[in-house]
Amino acid sequence: MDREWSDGAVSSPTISGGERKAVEGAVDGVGCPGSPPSSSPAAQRSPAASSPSGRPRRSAQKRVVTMALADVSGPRPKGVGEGNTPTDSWAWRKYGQKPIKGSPFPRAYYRCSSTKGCPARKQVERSRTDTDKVIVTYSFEHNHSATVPRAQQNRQAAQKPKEQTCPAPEPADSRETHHGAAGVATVGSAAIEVHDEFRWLYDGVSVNSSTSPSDIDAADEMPLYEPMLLFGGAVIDTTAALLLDELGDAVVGAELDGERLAEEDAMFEGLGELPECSTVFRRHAGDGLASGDGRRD
DNA sequence: CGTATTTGACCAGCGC
DNA sequence: GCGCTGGTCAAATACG
Repeated sequence: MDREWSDGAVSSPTISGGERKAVEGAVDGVGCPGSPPSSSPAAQRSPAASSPSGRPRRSAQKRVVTMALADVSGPRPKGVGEGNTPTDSWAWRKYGQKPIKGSPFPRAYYRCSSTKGCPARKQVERSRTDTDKVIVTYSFEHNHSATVPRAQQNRQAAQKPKEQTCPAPEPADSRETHHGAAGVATVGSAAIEVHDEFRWLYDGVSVNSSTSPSDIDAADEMPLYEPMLLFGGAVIDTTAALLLDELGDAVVGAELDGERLAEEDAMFEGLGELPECSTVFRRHAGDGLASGDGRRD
């Protein structure tokens, strides 16, 4: 559990020692979708699982991005529940969701459905410390161009008209490309995709995507996001977080209405107490807060 | 009818 | 060596 973050290194301003084993194989190779951790005995049942990396599990390279929930906020398309379909340049398919020990919020797992075999994956989790923020962990790079999914994007748009209409067609990976990952992706901003996936985080929140998208769109030009988008894997340090916080805060105040807040509030109440340790992202520091058995159900 | 999402179970990795 | 948690897969259900 915490190991995740330990690896993700959201906390560590510098990936350096943050990623430990997870980064071991990722470190600067952050963008090496094709080079998964060699450690994959992967005796999984389906060969399909071996696609990304046989089974990267905790030893996969990850890039953690912290974003303001507001930025990622998006109207819920259908009432299927927490279903969310990230709509960035790539199509993301949710393949799982699990409650994380120590965190009141569940973590959603997404895979790139733009193209078959795309190892790109990402995890979306709401920050325990800052409920206004969401943590997106990207694993592996897309092995295809963002253009492909665009077609699918249309599909999604058609299916979920309510969706935010982020005009900004840039996938976060575009930055990832910087890592030299697959060297494919071209456009994209984590922010964009993010805000779709967080629908489940909001769960029942109606927000005007106007603001978020705008910010996100602007984010593209905003050096403000650059750090986190460029992040190599954990550079989303406090600085970025702070900026996001402010930004997100502003946005939140603008679009978040009482309903949403109330909902979130209720959610927290229902969940009980949150470890509330601002150290959550401080990897090791969070050791204690992990004690809570917030796991499964 | 097709696709996406949701939920549960299983497997593997890591820590103690 | 055992236990715990995270991650992924598979099946079922819902919606478009």
